[in-house]
Order: sequence, then C-alpha cells, then structure tokens
Amino acid sequence: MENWDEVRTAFHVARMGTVSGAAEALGVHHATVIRHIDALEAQLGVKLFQRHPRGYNATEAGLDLLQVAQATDDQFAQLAGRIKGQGESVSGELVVTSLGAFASLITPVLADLQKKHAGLTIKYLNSERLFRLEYGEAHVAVRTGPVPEQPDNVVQPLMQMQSHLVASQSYIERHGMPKDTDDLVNHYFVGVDPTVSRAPFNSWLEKIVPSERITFRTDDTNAMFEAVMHGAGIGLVATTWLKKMPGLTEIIPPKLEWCIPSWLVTHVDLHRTTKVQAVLAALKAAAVDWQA
Amino acid sequence: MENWDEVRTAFHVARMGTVSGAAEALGVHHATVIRHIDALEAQLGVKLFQRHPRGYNATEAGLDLLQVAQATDDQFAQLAGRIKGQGESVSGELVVTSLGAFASLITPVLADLQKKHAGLTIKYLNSERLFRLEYGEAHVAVRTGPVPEQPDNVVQPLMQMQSHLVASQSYIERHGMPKDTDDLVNHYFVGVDPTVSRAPFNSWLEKIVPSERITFRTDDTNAMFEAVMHGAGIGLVATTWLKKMPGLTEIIPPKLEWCIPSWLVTHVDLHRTTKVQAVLAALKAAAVDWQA
DNA sequence: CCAAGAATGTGCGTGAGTGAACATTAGCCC
DNA sequence: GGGCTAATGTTCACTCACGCACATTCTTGG
Repeated sequence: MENWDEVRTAFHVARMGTVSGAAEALGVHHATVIRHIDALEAQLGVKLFQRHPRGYNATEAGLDLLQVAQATDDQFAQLAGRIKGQGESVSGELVVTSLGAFASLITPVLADLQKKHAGLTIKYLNSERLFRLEYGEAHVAVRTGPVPEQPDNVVQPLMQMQSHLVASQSYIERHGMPKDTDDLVNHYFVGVDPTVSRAPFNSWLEKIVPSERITFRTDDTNAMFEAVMHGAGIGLVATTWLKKMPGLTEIIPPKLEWCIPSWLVTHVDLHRTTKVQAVLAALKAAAVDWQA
Repeated sequence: MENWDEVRTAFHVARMGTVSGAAEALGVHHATVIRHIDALEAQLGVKLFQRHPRGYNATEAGLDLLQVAQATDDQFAQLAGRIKGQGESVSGELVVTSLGAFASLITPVLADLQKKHAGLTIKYLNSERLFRLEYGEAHVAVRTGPVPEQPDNVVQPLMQMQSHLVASQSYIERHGMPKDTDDLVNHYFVGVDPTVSRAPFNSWLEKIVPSERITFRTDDTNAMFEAVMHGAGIGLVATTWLKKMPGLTEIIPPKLEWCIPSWLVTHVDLHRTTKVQAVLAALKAAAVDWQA
C-alpha cells in the first residue's frame, strides 16, 4: 500500500464501476487506470475487481477499499477546505514578538485585532532574546536598528522613532540645565546596559561623556524611562512616550542619529497569509498615530 | 488536493521534520520530496512548512495535514492488512451455484466448510439459469456437460457421473422387465424436459424410443427421481443416488454416453484466493466419495 | 441480423517526473 | 576559528509512466 495515487484510482474505479468512467473522472487515460489497478493488485496479492467487458466489478477486497478510500477522500476534501479557508481567514494562533520597549504600544493594537476576529488567539512574546522566525517561533517580529537582512525574511519599515534627550524637573532643579552639548560632560545620565542593547544613542553617548557619568544603567527600557522620570539622570526618550510623560524638559534639539528605525519582519513562507497581513496592516496603521 | 501521493509525501515531511528524512522513509530522492511539497503548496495556496536549513517546520496547515494524513496512513495500513489477511483466510461471503440436481450432494459439503471456518458465510444458489461468474454473481459454479470454455473462467474436472437406467419394483410388476435394448420401445419413460436440459441421456433416449413413450417429463431433477421411484416409468439415475434409493432395478448395463462429466468453474480473478481454493478442495474430496 | 456504441486490453512513442551531482548554508565538535 | 556533518535547493540527463492508436468483445437498438 505504498502508492496512495493507486488507491485513489482504485477508489474511483470502484465508485464508477468502469475503467473508462474512472479515467474520465480522474482526468487520465484509461490505460493508466488499468495499470494502476494491476499494480495495486500485484502488491496486495489479491484481486480487487472482477473484469468483464462491460466494466469492473469490485470484489470484497475492492468494496473494503472503496469504503476506506471514500472516507479518505472526504477527509482530504475537508482538509483542503480548511486549509484554503484558513489562508483567507484571520484565525488560529498568531505569534508576535518585539522588544519589551514596544509592549505598551503594540499590546493595544493586538488586543483590538483579537476583538475583531473571534477565532484568533494572540501570543505576544517580548523578550530581549531574538526569536527566530525561520524556526516558527513567531509569525511577526518588530525589530529595531539597522535593516534586518536575514535570508527568507520579509522586512517592511514600520516607523522612525525619534528620540529626545530629556531630563525631569527634579533633575534640573538639582543639577541645572546644560548650556550646550559641551556642557553635557558635567551631567549624569541614564543609559542602557551596553551588553544588551546596541542602540545608536548609546554609541553617541559613550563618545560624548565618560563612562562614569552614566550613573544609572538598566537592561529594561521601561525601567530606564522610570529612572529618567524620577530624576536619576538625563536620558533618551522617544516622542511617543514623551507625549504621555509630563514634566520632562528637552535638553538639546534631537539629533538625527537618535532616530531609530523599526521594522516589521515576517518569514517569507508566512508573509502572504491573510492573518499575517492583517496584523501587519494593523501595526502599520497604528504606527502612523505613534509618529504623529 | 488531487494528488494523494503528494499528501503522503507532505505527511512524511511533517512527521520527520526534514526533507531528507522523509525522502529516505519514502525511498525517493529528496529533490522529489521538495517538488511534491512545492506543488502541494502551490495547489493549496498556503505554505505547509517553514523552510530553514536544518529542516522543515510544519505550519498550522501542515499540522492539520499531518493529523489527517496520519489517520489515512493508519487506515490504509489496516486495509492492507485486512485485504492481505483476507486473501489468506477463509472468511467473508462465498457464493456457490449449481444445478438443482446437485443440491443434496453439495449442501452437506458446504455446511461442513462453514462449520470449519467461523467467519464464512455461505450462499448456495441452485437455479436452472446460468449464473455468470464474470459478473460476480458467484465465486464457484458446478457445471455439467461438455467442458465450459468461456474466457476468463478456470475449469477443473469434478467427477464423472455414471448414470444407470432403472425402474422401480412397482413399475416392473406392472409392465414387466425389458428383455433387451430393442424391447425398450414397448416401455414408458421418465425424462427431462428437453427445453431445459440437454443431457446426453436425453439424446440417446429420443433416438431409441418415440417421443410419446416419454410419458413423464419434468424440469426438476429431483422430481424425476421421485417419479421413477413411484413407478411412473423407466429413468436414468446417477450412481450416487442409486445407492441411497432401495427398490430400484437396473434395466440394462450402463452405457458410456450416459456418463456425464461435471466441472468446477471459477473466475480467474478469484481462483487463486484461499477461500475459493478451500471450497474447491472440499468439493473435489467429496466427489471421490460420490464416485466410489 | 447487422451495425453502432461502449467497454477492456495492448503495443509503442513521448514527455513529465525522477534521480544524481553539485552548490550552499547552518550548526557542532575539536 | 576551522573543518565536518547534515540539512536545503538547483540544474541536468534520463527513465519510467503516461497518452495515443488500434484491436477486441459484448450489448443494444432498429
């Protein structure tokens, strides 16, 4: 029973009762049908049909095969329907991953998406570790930094996150306002642990001020924001968060190198599915608001 | 979902997780496996697997296919086992046909066979009409007369039925014993309706005596025997029955032309099955006793 | 009774699918 | 870091299975 196509051929012969009818239904030549039946019977060592000039008559074995193959045919048809329908509907599990910094932005978007599609289950992973799309760990990833260029990954620009160098009112009261860029060396900063993040801002900061001036380091972006809020030092905060955080004063005009691009990354095998397209569209629509 | 072999290939890929493993399991080249997957995904319009250099990872659709195909594989394996086993075991329905005259001989043989094989269902058709083996109307037929020479039918000799010209005691008391063959024209005979049976004995009888001397005609062999028993006339009775019927006297020595051969006929497609072979063996063994 | 139609069965030439070889890449062990 | 293994993926030559044509047989309808 190695060749499933031969079983399918035998199935149609048993259903139609004739080789010619089965051949027409299968879209092949009737000689092919005869060969399939002969091969299958030779493998099984049992005649599946009694041949007579008016058609093929299924034996007991043939009738048994008919029943089993009928069930298989039904199940395959249902399977094909499910798979094709699944490709056109937004349902099943959807795994999205991003850095933790994006959680407060992305979560509401995914929650909205889930509300719109009843059959959808969202799994939102935010970890500093890079989930690998090609291993099926996630369907969609939000990545920051330079353009990801892994093979088999589809990359789309999501947004430009402009950041601003800010300090809290309490910090300014204590240490004063820096007069200009050169004066920054006399101040204290909140930074990201360099072993974790290699954001462009970090490189800039390390060039401008000595390492000992970065007096507060964390590997969590939210913790960094909190530190800036509470006056632990001067820090870089993206426009989006700045709008939600009162009492922060911009120190110097934003520099272009603080502009961190972010990307929507999907695996090429999943990129065309309606489900993935839906979440991509939702995230891109939301990104317009974030940038405004 | 036209090509079941491609489904089978995808099934093995989903099971193994690698194209190479699936190719080895299937006994084909891995290039073939890749082509099958590509073709199937193109047909469905949905990716079944995420490709990465260490193997193939099934998507939701691929996992769905895996489940369905696993069930199919199991069912096909069971089917193959049933069919192969069925070919080696004596079970299921067995249809035997013969002339009504053989009923009293064949019935006990078939009953014995059924007792030996629990899973066997016997269907014994005895009708004057010829059942057609090539239409699956019967598995085994007992035929009399000249060698049946229909194509696709396997013919084996069963026995030679020697018949004897006999009369009952009551007939002899009424009409006397024929002195010799020439005296037969002065007697009365029980014959078979010529439109039904063309047994050799009939031709001989028609030649020897005028038609009006055949005063009892029937289309049923058993009825003929009964008629002879009750003195309706002189008739031809086979050795087998003669032994079971007391009070019959042989009129003249048996002639060779009264020797009717009988044959076991099966369709070539069913002849090699163990079931058919079992009934053939049983009938041939019984025939030895009948002739003794 | 003959002819038309529909079915199985068979030999032969061709094309699609197969297999071999090679390139490439990721992970692992030393 | 560097070789090694085991995967995927692509190209090319080839073979096996397919389609075609014809023969044959049985049934049916006029």
